[in-house]
Formats: sequence, C-alpha cells, structure tokens
Amino acid sequence: MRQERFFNRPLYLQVRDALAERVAAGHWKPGDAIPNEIDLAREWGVSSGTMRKSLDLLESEHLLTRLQGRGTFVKDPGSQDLMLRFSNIYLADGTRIGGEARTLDIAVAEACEPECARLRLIGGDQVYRISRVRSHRSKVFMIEQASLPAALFPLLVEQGLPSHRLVAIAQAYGMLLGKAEERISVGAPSPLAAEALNLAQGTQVLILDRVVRTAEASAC
Amino acid sequence: MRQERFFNRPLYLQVRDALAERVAAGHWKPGDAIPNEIDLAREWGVSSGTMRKSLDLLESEHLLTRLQGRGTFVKDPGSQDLMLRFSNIYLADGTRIGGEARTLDIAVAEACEPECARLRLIGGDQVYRISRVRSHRSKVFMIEQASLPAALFPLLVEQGLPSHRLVAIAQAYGMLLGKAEERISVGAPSPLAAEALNLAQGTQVLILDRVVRTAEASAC
DNA sequence: CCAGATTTGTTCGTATGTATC
DNA sequence: CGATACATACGAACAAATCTG
Repeated sequence: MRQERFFNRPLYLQVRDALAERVAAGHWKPGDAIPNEIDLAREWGVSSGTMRKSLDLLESEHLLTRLQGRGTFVKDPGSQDLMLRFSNIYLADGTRIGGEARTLDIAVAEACEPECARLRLIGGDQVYRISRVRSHRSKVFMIEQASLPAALFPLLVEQGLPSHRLVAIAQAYGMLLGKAEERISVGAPSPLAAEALNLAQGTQVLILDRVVRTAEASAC
Repeated sequence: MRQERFFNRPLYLQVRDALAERVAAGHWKPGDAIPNEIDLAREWGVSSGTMRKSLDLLESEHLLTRLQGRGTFVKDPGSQDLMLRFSNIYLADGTRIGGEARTLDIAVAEACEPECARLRLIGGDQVYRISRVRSHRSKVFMIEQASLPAALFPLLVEQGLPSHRLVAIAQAYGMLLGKAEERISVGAPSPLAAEALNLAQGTQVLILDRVVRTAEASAC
C-alpha cells in the first residue's frame, strides 16, 4: 500500500504524535470529546485499526480516556494524578504538600557532566534548565532544579525559546512520561539552595534525585 | 463465532492469564523462548491478532520480551528492575540499600480499617500480612509490613497457605504490578518497629507509606 | 421503558515489511 | 540467499455500553 511514511517511522506513532500535538496546541482542550475513530481515521488517511492503535497508545499514556458507548476524551492535566503525579510528598496527617510552585528561571545551556550521566547525553548536547521554588502555606521548603534534554522538544529549538510557554508545553509533553527513579539521600545543600532556604552553614538537607523517563525509553 | 468465554471476560485477558500462569508454574522458565505467535494462537484456538494482543499486554507488564526476528522470551525476574523495582532507597554515594530482606511472619486475617481504606476493600475481606526486616550490611534499618488482598491470589485461598511459597508467588504476580504511590512522613514508630529497631522512647522515624496497584487497577 | 442510533470494545483474518539466523 | 518470527497495517464484523427520542 501507499505508506507515505517519513523516515520509516511507524504510522501509528506518527498519528499518535499528531493527535498529541493537537492537544498540546490547545486545539482539543481537556474534557473535550474528540471525533470518533472512523472520522479520525478518514482525516489522517489511515485504517480504523491503525487509528485505534494510536488511540490505545495515547490512553496508555494517560493523555486520553476512552469510554465505551460514549467517546474519547482529553484528560484534564490538572486533575488528580497528572499535575501531582511526580509531586508526592505528604505530611504526617496525610495532606499533600508542594502544590504551590513558582518558576524562577529558565535557561538553555550545554549539558554538564552530571546531566550527561543521568540523562544519557553526550558532550555538547543542549539542555533546558528550569529552577523553581516549592512552598506550602507560603513557606518555602524545597528548591527544584530540573534539566530537560533539548532534543526532546524539537519545536522549541526551531522557534527560539518562548520562555513562559515552555512550562505549559513541558507539562503537555509530560503526560507522555513513564516511570521515575528516585534516590533519597542526606547531604550538604547546594549554595543556591542554602541561600534560598535561608539555612545556617553546615546544615544537612534531604536531597531527592529523581530521573523521569519518557514512556518509550522506560520500556527498555 | 464460538466464543467459549468464561463469564464474558475478554478473550485476550484469559489468554494472558493462561500464559502468565505457565510462567508462574515454571513451565516456561526465565530466559526461555516461548512458541511463536501462530502456534500459540492455534494452541488456544484464538486468532493471531488476539494472541498478539495478549503478548503485547504481557510485554507491557514486563513479563515477556519480544524481539523482532528472534522470538518471544520470558523475562528474568531477578534481573535489574524487577526485584528492586519497588526498593529504591539509596545512600548519599549512590549505592542502593535494602537488598537483604528476611521474612518474619506471614498470616491471614480480616482487613482492618486502614487496610480497607488503602486497598479499597470492604468489611470482612481477607488479607495476607507479611512482615519483613530489611538490613544493610547486617544492620537492620527498616521494618516492612505488607498487606495483600487475599482475593488477588485465588490459587492460594483454595489450597490453603503454602507459607514460604507465598513470597515467590507474590513476586511472580508482582510482575503484573503497576504504578506505586508513596507518602513519606515523619512520626512515631509502631511498638513493633520501635522494638525491632531498638529505639529509645519518643524517637521519631521516617514512615514510608506505599500503595502499589495492579496494572489493571492503576489505569483508572 | 423501549427502540434505535452512536461509539468504543473485542475478535477475526490477511497481507506486507523487516530483523535475525 | 532463504526460512523464520515478530512488527505493522489494513479492513471487517459483531458485542456491549451509552444516549436520545
């Protein structure tokens, strides 16, 4: 058949990305019902079976919800698990903390050595660095420093750096994230953290080192 | 068609369970290559498409690995992620701890109130309770108390309680586990833990409350 | 409450592509 | 190169859940 492929990438993956991009672009908003399988398949010129595979994939990645007899819906990113999916810190009484986050800075840079090791990058690869402060009841308790491989966000590289949009887009892409690895240790805080948290010199802090993998990479 | 179903459960799930049982029973051992799709489909009297869906499911549940052009293989439970999948505690230098575990006790009982809440059980449901001590370099640092809904292990209920086998079977079933939720808090230890860890009265401990869901339940 | 339309869920079968041996 | 096995893609039919009139 005429498989108008691009670099031999499987059709169902291309379709998945196209659908995900519509969500990320806001074309389909959270809570919306999207067209049915048959119409979607026609629109992209694929068979219903291929479209179903793409939709199933997106559901397994928590971007969509499919309900028999009702339709396919865009999951609300803010609801339940997604926004707090990787923010699971609780007080002794069970209340969740860490909901309040404020972005301090976003920058592009070459990956440093620890970043290369954890993100499996090589020498000159570029990364986005996002630093945020997390607070609970207006009291800062954690400094968050995230590094993302720039290669994962091809759209951004092309069109510059739309600063504040990055976080939203990262969240959209974030839904495609898979398992996370965490390491908790005790040690000395970084100078930045020590200052932001207003700590006395020599104070030890809990260090949470978290590596989140994309759904694809986590399979191996 | 003649869908010899049992209680209307989807065919591909029945097939998945049948395949998983062969692995759990040791019929197919870790590292083994299992028969090809077509033969398996014939053996169970389903279409190749259905068999493929079952195999894909089992791969997504990390029970099998499928390699194009080679075959389908049983994953080694002891390798890499599986045994330590839910034991991710590290020292500051990055070495993993918690590898040494000793089972103290296994018992059957009615679910108590906290168990009902976390495991979403009702009144008289039964649970298995397993308590273990975890040590690092022969030094005990954690008491582990696990509760499992007895309903998830139908084989065991029928044939009594093969005590030491339970852990192995739980591990086999454990491969079908999905996401985990964790809550870390600070508080007073239980009397049992305080004694086992040889703590002075009033000492505070870190409490890790982890709920692991089956792959199916974690979808919702 | 029922009947019909809509939509996803499940199953089937076939054909072709591609990696491995 | 050929044989084998999995990966991808297509298309169709029926079941089951849901909503509407």
